Amino acid sequence: MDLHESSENYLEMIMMLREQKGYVRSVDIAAALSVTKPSVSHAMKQLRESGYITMDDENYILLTVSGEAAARRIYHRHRTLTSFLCALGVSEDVAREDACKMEHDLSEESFHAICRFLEER
Amino acid sequence: MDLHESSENYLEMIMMLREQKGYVRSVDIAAALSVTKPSVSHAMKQLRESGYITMDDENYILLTVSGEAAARRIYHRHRTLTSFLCALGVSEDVAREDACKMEHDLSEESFHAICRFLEER
DNA sequence: TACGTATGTTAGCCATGGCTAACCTTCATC
DNA sequence: GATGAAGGTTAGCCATGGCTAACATACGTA
Repeated sequence: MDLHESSENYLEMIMMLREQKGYVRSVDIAAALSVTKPSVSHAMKQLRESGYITMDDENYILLTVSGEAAARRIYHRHRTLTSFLCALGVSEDVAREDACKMEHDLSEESFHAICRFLEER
Repeated sequence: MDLHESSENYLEMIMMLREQKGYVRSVDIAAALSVTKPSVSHAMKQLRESGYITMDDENYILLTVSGEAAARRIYHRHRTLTSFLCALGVSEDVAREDACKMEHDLSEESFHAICRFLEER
């Protein structure tokens, strides 16, 4: 039941699109992540079967309680790591890209150390 | 010709083992990385065909010039990122583990920002 | 009504990078 | 000389996560 990197990315993007547009469809995810419709379709099927999302009659994508929790965790890491890199002098765009790669692997311990650094600075 | 994460890990480990033991065989890599002999054998074949390593008559593994450069780059990143996390208060073991994941993805820009932070601190 | 566009799905392919099973070679020891 | 251990390889399987091709469905418009 543990989430792989790509699943975490999809959940995060669902949350980001919900904030931006108020709703989320597969085609929006495909555009935002630069992947094809079948890739999204397949990923959504997995997330549905694992209980992280549901899709209503009109194929709008909704996060379940566990999906919401997982998405929030990754999104929080994403924003924190972006701020952190910016604080070190990295440009916004690069900081966002690198945060997107680090957010999945970093241990709780290192992530908390980075949070502390940001607070104390 | 660009290196994937696992290839970078193998090259890095070859350099680490050379430092530790003075020589490198496939079986040592397997033990150090906790993978099976066939996995190493397959990876070494790829690295050989891509010109990053050679193997002598007795199957000792040697880095070529390009292999040496790639290994040095990743190993340098590994040590720098480990120091960096330790400087933030992360324990040695966790710092090493996390450095091992970050070392492949991080952009040059972010890596340099981290180097600057370590120097100026 | 027929057609085109937007959205989603299924089927099937590919690369990466693990794994086990089986085999080969070399070498030391009984 | 037979046996077994150590090291390496090949063949073939699996999961992850992309891709294209083809199809289904809905909906608006000529």
